[in-house]
Amino acid sequence: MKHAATSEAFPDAAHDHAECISTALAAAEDTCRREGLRLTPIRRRVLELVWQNHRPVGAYDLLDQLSRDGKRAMPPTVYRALEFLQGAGLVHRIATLNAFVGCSHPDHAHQCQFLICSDCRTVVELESENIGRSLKREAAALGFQVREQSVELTGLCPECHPAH
Amino acid sequence: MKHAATSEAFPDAAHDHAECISTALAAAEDTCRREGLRLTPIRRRVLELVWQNHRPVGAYDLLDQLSRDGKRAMPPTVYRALEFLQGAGLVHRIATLNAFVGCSHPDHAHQCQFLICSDCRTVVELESENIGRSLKREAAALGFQVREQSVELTGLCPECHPAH
DNA sequence: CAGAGATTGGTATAATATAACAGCACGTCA
DNA sequence: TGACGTGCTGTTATATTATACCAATCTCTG
Repeated sequence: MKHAATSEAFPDAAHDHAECISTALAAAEDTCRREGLRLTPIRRRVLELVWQNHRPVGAYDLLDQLSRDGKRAMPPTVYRALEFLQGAGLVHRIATLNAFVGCSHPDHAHQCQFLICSDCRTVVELESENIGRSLKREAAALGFQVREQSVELTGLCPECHPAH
Repeated sequence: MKHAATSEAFPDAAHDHAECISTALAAAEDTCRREGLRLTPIRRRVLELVWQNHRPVGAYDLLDQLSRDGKRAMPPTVYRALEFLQGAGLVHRIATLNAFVGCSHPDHAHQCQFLICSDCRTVVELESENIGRSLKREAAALGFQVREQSVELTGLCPECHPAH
């Protein structure tokens, strides 16, 4: 049994992958149309693969998966696609894992924080204004002007920790 | 002219390097003696180099600097030393830079946050209980139990931003 | 259609990190 | 004393992640 609070943030293992992939892709199409960005076939495919994995996935894993489509892909292909997707706010890079995840809130610009389960590797994207503000405030107190934040919390998700 | 608040956190370019290195090394000796850890010559030397740079420094830069001592060092040598130093809380790894900095508060265990100037590459280590608590609280609200935090804020330090 | 700019393909290589095994130093315990 | 265990170092090799660079192609716009 799980709290109501967790059921939204941490996806059920049995949730409908196919649907969340197609939702993400549809959202991406929208975003790109709105912003005048080109979601080309490769970029779309990479985004699809990122969501298919539904956990942080390395560039070279994506590369392997891309290559299974038929034609062998090279590293720059996937890195370029990822760079575009990050720029468009459709994908985030997890620095502590050298890996990428689909953005859960692609519809608007935001600074976010990640909860990374070290057991099942699930990642949840938090979007706490509160944390963002605290960080900026503490930095500003030292005269530091924040441009980017990378906040990655590693630990155990509700499904994986002993209390469960 | 600079605020009082910044003078402690962000080291003056003209501050006495030699002293801050020797202070750090003395603190490291203490810590290791207290914890029963062995600060061997290599480990001590790597720590010294980290402090000499006094900004985040890559493992391969350290390797080059080590090699200038006479005998050519190999990657595992420096990575092992860094691993030890991290374990001992004497050095932190900056995930967004794949680089290492000396820990400013090696005398006690702590979770910390980094302010990274994208212009001059200076890094300041914040140790905000406040932020640590907020992060844990927000995570706990989703049933997530935090074990490690990586908080890295990139932006402009007081010396480098336009307002200065 | 011509030209500019964006996108892709491909080669090569850079930069970061670890696996695996051999040898040595040092303490300890029979 | 000496045999063993443990931890540290040396060394080779390789894995993993990421980018520089140039050529070819596509797409949009005027």
